Amino acid sequence: MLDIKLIRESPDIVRDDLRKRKDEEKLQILEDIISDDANWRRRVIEVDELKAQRNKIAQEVGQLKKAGEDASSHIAQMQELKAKIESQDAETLALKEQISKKIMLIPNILHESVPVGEDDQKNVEIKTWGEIPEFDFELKSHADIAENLGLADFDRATRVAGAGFNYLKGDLALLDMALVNFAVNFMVNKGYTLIEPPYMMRREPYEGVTDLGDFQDVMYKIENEDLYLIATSEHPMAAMFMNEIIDEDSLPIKFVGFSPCFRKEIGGHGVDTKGLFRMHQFNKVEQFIFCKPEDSWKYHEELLHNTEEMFQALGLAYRVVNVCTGDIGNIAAKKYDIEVWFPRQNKYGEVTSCSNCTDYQARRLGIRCGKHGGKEKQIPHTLNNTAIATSRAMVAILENYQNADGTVTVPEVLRPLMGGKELLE
RNA sequence: GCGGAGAUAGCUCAGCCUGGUAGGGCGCAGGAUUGCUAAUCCUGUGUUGGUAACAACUCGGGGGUUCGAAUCCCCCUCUCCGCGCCA
Repeated sequence: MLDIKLIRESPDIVRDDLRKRKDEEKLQILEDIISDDANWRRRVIEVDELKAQRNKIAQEVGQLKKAGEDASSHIAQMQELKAKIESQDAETLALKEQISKKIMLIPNILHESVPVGEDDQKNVEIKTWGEIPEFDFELKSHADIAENLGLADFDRATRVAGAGFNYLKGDLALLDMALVNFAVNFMVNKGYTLIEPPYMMRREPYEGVTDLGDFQDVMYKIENEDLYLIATSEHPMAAMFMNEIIDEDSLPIKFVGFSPCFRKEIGGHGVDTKGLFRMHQFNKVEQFIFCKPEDSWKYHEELLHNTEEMFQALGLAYRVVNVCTGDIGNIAAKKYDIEVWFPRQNKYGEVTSCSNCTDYQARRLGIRCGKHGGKEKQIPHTLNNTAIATSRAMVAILENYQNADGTVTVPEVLRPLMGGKELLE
């Protein structure tokens, strides 16, 4: 959520940003907010005036009664005022609610380095790492490799839970856990605190951390409960300090969260629908930072660097893209995706996503920071980046490390975490 | 699930019985005074609107009673303690 004061005092900053996004609809919403807000402020002044009168009369009644005098004319006046206040108050409140709803729809202000473009085709490659592997045999898809080795059972999972779920078996389940342990150990060694968050959240904190459209398209709702399954551990980590003031001496707070992630993934189907690439449930290790506003761009690079190191250790070729205006979404001010090389699709594909949300998430959540007991408060910045989402990392490993005989070599760094196993066979 | 106790500003606690301007302490900020790692005193301390004066709002949330509700009544949420159940 943007600061209403920014919209009030510097509407052109917001307008220019929405023009960069080429978002006519949101531009119109912005103009509505500006006029609604002016309107609201006018009405607040009026109704406050009436309330001041009411409060004054109520006090006089008290004094009259204390003195044993008649207060009936005051009381009659009061009744009249009360009715007026009630109707005007209702209007003002409705207007305020409208503004709040609309302001949630206005996206974060973009960093100046975000490239302009309509969709992910216009993301800008800023770095590549590693050699793209070459193969002298016909490549199999990761789903075929896994099924042929008896390490995944998509068909039975579909029968039991529907498409988008799977049974990982044996060594592949072991690989999944090895990836989790690898990422967790790596991040803990960097000084990040491991968090196992709740896997469900209430609506109110959830509204603070995500795009409202996600309630429709992404999140699973628990029936008859005010609870949603988390789509990523980013969400419960971000909401952890909702409505709190964080002591600025404790910043930065660096977390590494681990959880399964649950997503409806409505409409998201492409090549290789079958398999692990796009699942309703997958495991993910996630990095999260709360920091002082002036430090967030430094930590944005740190988070990216952490993930790069992990993919380098796994020996997977990747590139980093600076995500463009059409693909960045509402919350982040800037976002890097790491895309790993997927040999069978013969292209890079997204495996991690590194966002600086600046104060946008924290403002919605009512998180502030300041000196302990002090008066001056700021809104901290929040950042997140995937460490490893195991489903996509497994796709990359199965396809990049596949051998002609259908076996898969285990990346060296994972072997100690799999009892020394060198080959999936 | 049952019973009890709670939720008041960054923290902590009073006020509730008996309705009439939201208080103390700690912390923090500013100031005064004395001058030496400090003490003492004064002022301020949440949100919103307003250039400001000032005003409105705020006692977990929502209703109700009342001229007037932190206070009385009803509903809900959450926390703590005990009991029950339980991996």
